[in-house]
Amino acid sequence: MPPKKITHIRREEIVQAALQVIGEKGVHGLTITEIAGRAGMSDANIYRHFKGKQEILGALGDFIGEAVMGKAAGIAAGKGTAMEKLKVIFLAHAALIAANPGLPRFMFSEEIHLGDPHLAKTIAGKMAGYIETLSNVIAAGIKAGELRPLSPRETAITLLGMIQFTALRWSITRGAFNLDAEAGRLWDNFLQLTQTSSSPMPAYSNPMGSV
Amino acid sequence: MPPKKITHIRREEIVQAALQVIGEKGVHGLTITEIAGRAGMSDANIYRHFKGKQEILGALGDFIGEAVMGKAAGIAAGKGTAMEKLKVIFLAHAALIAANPGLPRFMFSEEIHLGDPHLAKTIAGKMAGYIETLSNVIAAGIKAGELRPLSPRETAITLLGMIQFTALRWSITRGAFNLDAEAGRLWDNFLQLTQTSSSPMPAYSNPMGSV
DNA sequence: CTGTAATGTGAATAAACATTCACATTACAG
DNA sequence: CTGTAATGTGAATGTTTATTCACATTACAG
Repeated sequence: MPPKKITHIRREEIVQAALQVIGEKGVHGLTITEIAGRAGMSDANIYRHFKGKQEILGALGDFIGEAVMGKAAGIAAGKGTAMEKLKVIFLAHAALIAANPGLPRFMFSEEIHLGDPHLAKTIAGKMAGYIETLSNVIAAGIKAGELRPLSPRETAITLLGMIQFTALRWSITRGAFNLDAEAGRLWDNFLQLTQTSSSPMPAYSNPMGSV
Repeated sequence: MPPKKITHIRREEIVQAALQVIGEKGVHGLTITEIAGRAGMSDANIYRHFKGKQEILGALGDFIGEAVMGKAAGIAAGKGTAMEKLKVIFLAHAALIAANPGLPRFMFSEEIHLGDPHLAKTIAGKMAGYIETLSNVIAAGIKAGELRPLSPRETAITLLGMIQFTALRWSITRGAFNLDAEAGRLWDNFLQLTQTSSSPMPAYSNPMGSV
């Protein structure tokens, strides 16, 4: 009865539907029925386009890796000072998460970490690539005198940890605070941390009780 | 046939068994059968001591919160400079995770975040308390001139993010690197970040390829 | 037109799992 | 001693879920 679509299109629709479902119900709530409903097709039809649930997760991992890493790599390769690039990458990452709650859920999920060793290795690889991209920007910034002499790799991890932990708190509180604003505060403080000499210091308040 | 134990003891055994199971198979692999086997009792007997799986998770949340938070609060209230306290808290936290892989798995788990709103709120509260404990130590350190003028709350989040992100990478790579050593490197770099004036700078190498 | 490969569906199938039940056995208060 | 409440168990029960099957329908090459 319903019109047909070629599998290339269907695969994209299914992956996007899966990302949405994860954003709302988590990887745990990602059932075939849920995906099929969101993508507007029957459960059985999912299997025309994917071998099984694991393959959907694999495709989703590739998509997310590309979305996050691709954006960062593009910024890193572009124009600007090292600190400018870092800031843009940092805030863009936060914005991407704010727009796609499924993203951190997927990254944190142990169904991913433990469920499929191959997928886990893929994601770990993408993470390592991300760390290296940031490390290179930081190293360049140090050489240019924009940052004090730090360990690029550990500083990159520090930066990613800020995002990751914030995403975790944002996820567990179900979006109880503004992620972009929080990222802005963290970045401002990071600036204070890395500054090579004394510079204008913004006044800090504590706009959030806790959490 | 088997000897009996009072429920107070049984509850502890069950919670510890659950923590071990999570460390090996994740929250996803935490089944009643698995817990019962580990604790050396029948499935049905679990229900003599807990109303259900959710209650076990709740008790585990309390236990973990107490273990992590309690240790940090104790150190914070003790003797020493602010930076010394921060270092001990930081490294102790890493060591605790290294000894109990189930700990980060539990904290990251969305079965927890999304499964039981009450438990999620409890954990978010403990996290907020942890952030505040660290913030107070940092604020004291700033006042004492041990750190530069930073935002205590954002700096605390930065510190926790370092641990959290490292635990995540450690978890996804299934313990492919030495967590304590990595924590040591991150702490050294954090020292460089927060130092109020120039001080002896350790030589950095990169002992890990990536990840 | 025509047949055939791709796409689509509702109805099984089978496995995993939390929970309950009916029935022992232990510990201990009196 | 004795009975009773707490602790223990193997065997159901019912639900959720991924996956498969037999059977349409569409699109399109020839």
